[in-house]
This record gives sequence, structure tokens and C-alpha cells, in this order.
Amino acid sequence: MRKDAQANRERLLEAADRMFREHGVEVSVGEIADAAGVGRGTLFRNFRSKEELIAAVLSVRVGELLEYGRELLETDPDDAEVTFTFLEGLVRRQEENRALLQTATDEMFAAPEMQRQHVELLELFGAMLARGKRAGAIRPEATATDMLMLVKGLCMFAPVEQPLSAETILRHLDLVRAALTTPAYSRPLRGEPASHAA
Amino acid sequence: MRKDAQANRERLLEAADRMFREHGVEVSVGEIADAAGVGRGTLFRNFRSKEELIAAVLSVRVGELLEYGRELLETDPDDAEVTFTFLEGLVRRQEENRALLQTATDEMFAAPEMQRQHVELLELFGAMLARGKRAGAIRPEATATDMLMLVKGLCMFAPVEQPLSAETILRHLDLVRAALTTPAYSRPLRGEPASHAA
DNA sequence: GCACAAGCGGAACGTGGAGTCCGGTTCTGT
DNA sequence: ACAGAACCGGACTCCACGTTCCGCTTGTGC
Repeated sequence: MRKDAQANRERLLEAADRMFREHGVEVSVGEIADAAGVGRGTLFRNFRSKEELIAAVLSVRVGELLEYGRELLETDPDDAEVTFTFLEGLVRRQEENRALLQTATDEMFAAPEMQRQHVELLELFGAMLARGKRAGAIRPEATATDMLMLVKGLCMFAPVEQPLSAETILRHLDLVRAALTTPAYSRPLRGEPASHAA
Repeated sequence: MRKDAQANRERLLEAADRMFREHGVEVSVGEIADAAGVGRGTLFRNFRSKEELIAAVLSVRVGELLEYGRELLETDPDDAEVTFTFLEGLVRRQEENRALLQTATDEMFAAPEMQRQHVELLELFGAMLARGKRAGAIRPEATATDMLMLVKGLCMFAPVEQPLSAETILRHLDLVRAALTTPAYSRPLRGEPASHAA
């Protein structure tokens, strides 16, 4: 691979990343190519389709999240708080991921690369929760999947319009903290089954 | 208005509702018109644009939710549990709303009809939470907005692919229950600010 | 039952975006 | 330095979808 080709690939990834952040995932490939300063041909030589480009960018983002989490796991000495510190960092990054996550939910997660990252994410969450449980801060039955649920909620709940206030971030974290730290309190379901009759 | 015109409008709403549920909001207006057994012209005579059709369907759905919640508020005598019973019913209906909610988040909520329903939803939540607080089941600082956050998370977190298992529903409800019943436990933010440097 | 308008359906249009192709350009091996 | 291949860019194709238009049909007032 020629070195200018490599450079173009990276500029495309960066440009796509920025454009998705700023204008959502519905920007045209043309605009992305323009932003990267290359032609459409070059874009499609590097990524067979727009979908593949989106998946590539998403994978980079998840990779960054994994990296952040792993570093924190190694460096933060506070067993009780490491999970929440991580979640806080995650929410701060949330802006950047919302738009992407919303379109990514469906078939894209089937790609082997994504599957792998999914597993890695669960492992990371598991390790964090384990430390919290050891310190008595996290309820013992909380699972990595629970945490993934909450994280997804965190990434999704807000309208894509405007940046979130620090206030809102704190509020949401507080709710999640409560969800993870309380002992479970179950009861049988009792609502009626779903039906769309009027 | 002629009575066949009225009937067509309703068939269109029903068909759109069903198609959005089954194939997501990206189905073409052509398919919706076909499903309703009318021509495209008829569709556009009733709804000036596709967006207006989506908004109409969404409004119906939210209306149903409001109706369900209000009835529950009147008939369920259990102050401590009414909020959670409501949430359970809501999650059961969630399937039907996910796809719609995901596209609706942005400009559509600006419509006056939607604004009104938004306020009504907050009022409903407020009333439910008030009963829970009176019974000592809900933490006193929980707000209707908190509840809306959690509800949105509930509607969004899962991939749109398959129906949710009863297990998953229970699990998620359990997390939300924990979030609303625990006393708040705040601490200052300490993570680093968001940055997308590698 | 008739006339007329309101309503209907689907063919046709315009737009916009994904993906292709080829003549020109730039890197690399010798 | 030169040949040739890899690569570039943007004009072009193709298609899908939202929207419009018009000749025909059907309900309604007299």
C-alpha cells in the first residue's frame, strides 16, 4: 500500500468521524469526501460502502472507550468508585456517540469485529463491577449486562439537539448509581400483556 | 368531509401504525399506501408530508400511553406500587414504540400537539411519583424529568431486532425500581472533560 | 335519477444520494 | 531518471423515494 493511500484512508476516517459528530450519520458520502479533501472514488476504494465506513468509525469509538476503561481499571485505586468514575467519563463522551449508536443498533453489530468488541466491553464491565462488589459498593447480583443496559440508556436518552448540561449529567449518573448500589427488590410481574387494541 | 374519505384516513393511520411497527419508520409511503389499499394521492391529501404522518401516528401512541397511565392512576389503590405497575405496562408496550421514538426525537417534538402531550406526560409522572413519595416508596427528590429519562432509556436500550424476553423486562424494571427508591448519594464530578484526541 | 363536486389512484416527475469508471497524476523499483 | 503500476478525483449512472397531477370514479343534494 502506497503511503499516500494510507494517509488518505486516515484522513477519511477522521473526516467521517467529525462529520458524523457534527451533522449526524445522514451526511452524504460526498460531503465526507469533500471534508477529507479527496474524491468519492477514493472513499469507495477504502470502504466498500457507506455502511462499512460507519462501522469503521464506530469501531474506533468503541475502541477508545475500551482503552479508557482499561486504563482506569489499572490506575484507579478506588474499588468502590472506579465503576462510577468510568461511567462519568463515558457520559461526557456520550455526545459524540449518540448519533452513531442510534443507527448502529441493527445489523452492524453482527460484524465479527463488533462482536469481539462487545465481548470485550462485557469483560471490562465485569471486572469493574467485581471490584465494586468486593468493596461492598455494588449490589452483588448486578451483571455486566445490566451495566450495558444502563450505559445504552445513558447514550440514548437525550434528544440529539444540544449539548447536555453538567447538571443533567450529574442527575443521570445519580440515577444509575442508585440502580447499581441498592439491593435488589423484586416482585412478580402483574401488568397485563401488551396489546394495541384501543 | 365524505364518509369514505374519513374511512380512508383511518385506514391510512392504522396501516402506517402497523408498517412502522413491523418495518421501522423507513418504510416508503408507497408501501404504506399499498398496505392501506389506497393510492399515494390519497395519503398525501390526508397528510401533507411523510413527516406529518409519522407525527400523527406518534401522537396516537403517546395518547394511548397517557390514557393508560391516567386510568391506572385512578383505579390502582396502591400508592407505593402504582408507578412501577405503570412502568411495567409501559415496557410491555415498548416494542411498539422503539422504532418510532428513535426517529421522533428531533424536530417533531416541536409541534404544538407534541409539546402539549409532553407536558401532560410530565404531569402524569409527577402525580404518580407524588403518591409513591407519600407512601414512602419513592425517594423524595425524584422528579418527573428523572422518570422521563428512565422511561426513554427503557424504550431505547434494546436492539430493534427481536421481542424482549420477560426476563429482560423484569431485569430492567428492577434497575429502574432501584434508581427511584434509593436515597440520592451525590458526589462532585471528577472525570476529565470530553476530548477526542487519541 | 341526475349533475356536480369531492375524492380517488397510480402514472409521472424531480431530487438527491450511493456507487462506478476512466483519463490524468504521483509514487516506487531499478 | 524512467517506466509502469497504483492511485487519484469528479463526472456520470442508476435507483429509490417523496411529492404532484390529472383523468376517472363515487358519493351527495335536489
